[in-house]
Amino acid sequence: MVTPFTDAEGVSRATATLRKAGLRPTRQRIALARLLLDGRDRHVTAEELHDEAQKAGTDISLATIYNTLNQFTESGLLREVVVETGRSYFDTNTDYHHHFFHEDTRRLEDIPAHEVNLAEVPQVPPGTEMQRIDVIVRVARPDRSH
Amino acid sequence: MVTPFTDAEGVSRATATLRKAGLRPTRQRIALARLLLDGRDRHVTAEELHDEAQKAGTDISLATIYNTLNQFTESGLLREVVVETGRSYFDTNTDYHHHFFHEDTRRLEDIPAHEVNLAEVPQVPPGTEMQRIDVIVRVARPDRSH
DNA sequence: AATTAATCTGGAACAGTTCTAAACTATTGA
DNA sequence: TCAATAGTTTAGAACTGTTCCAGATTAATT
Repeated sequence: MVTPFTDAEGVSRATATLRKAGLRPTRQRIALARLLLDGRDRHVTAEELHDEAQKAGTDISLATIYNTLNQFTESGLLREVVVETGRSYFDTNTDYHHHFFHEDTRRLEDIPAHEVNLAEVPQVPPGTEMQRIDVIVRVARPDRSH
Repeated sequence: MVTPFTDAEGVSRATATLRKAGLRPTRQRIALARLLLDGRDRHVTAEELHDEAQKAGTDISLATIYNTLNQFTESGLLREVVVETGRSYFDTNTDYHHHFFHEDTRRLEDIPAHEVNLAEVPQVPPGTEMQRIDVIVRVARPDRSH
């Protein structure tokens, strides 16, 4: 599935991305960058990414998965989304956008940018500045238990 | 500070509230209802409430604090707000409204209802129904580190 | 008052995440 | 090309917030 050509290309692209972000391109970071930063919009947890790396044949410790997700987030390659306590989601789409959260399946889904508009953005409390706005629309399969 | 009169009144009001919610009015639940459900809009964590109960002279185990917060939430007396992984906040205001989250102090603050308007609510994914919408405006003291 | 069912409790267990200190590796520059 | 060094990775321990458990307690019912 991965041809030598795309392989080499993937590696050098990942390497360039990491360098640009000020991160030393190590074997582990390259592998994770290639899994995550390939243009697809995804939402992963640390555990999921760990499994995925495993299946892709790359042994990376869970500690490194966490370190890397945090570093990628700090350098703006990923964005963290908080929807549940006790579990972090990382979003490969760093543009301004919002989310559906499927409460029954615990999946995140992007809301197309134009589908949410805040008519008025509130004035922030004195002495503070806005960091960002998160809109989470919680959805679930209809409850048929009545 | 707590007069016998308001005391008795507080207890009977809490008892009524609990009965209405289908919860047996125990010593612990009455104490917590009186602390939380007095009309003030507050955002508490389990630990904070535990300390507060302690200071009010009521010994309640942490397990019971958690049980009670969850039961109050299930029966609609409280609402849970998720803003950080690894820590749950409970909001005594169960009306539809949104929040500022002060990232530096980790405090929640209500946004006056009329200050946020969603111009368009997105169409939910097929097969799902909306549970609720959360808008979190993350704010912080301006960063003067440059 | 006795019975029963719900509740409370301390402590163990648990999940997700971060920390630690030793081993390893990319980079630098002689 | 190779050593020096600074950054990175790792397994496992530690940590945090929360839930679970089984026995003791308490509210409701008779």
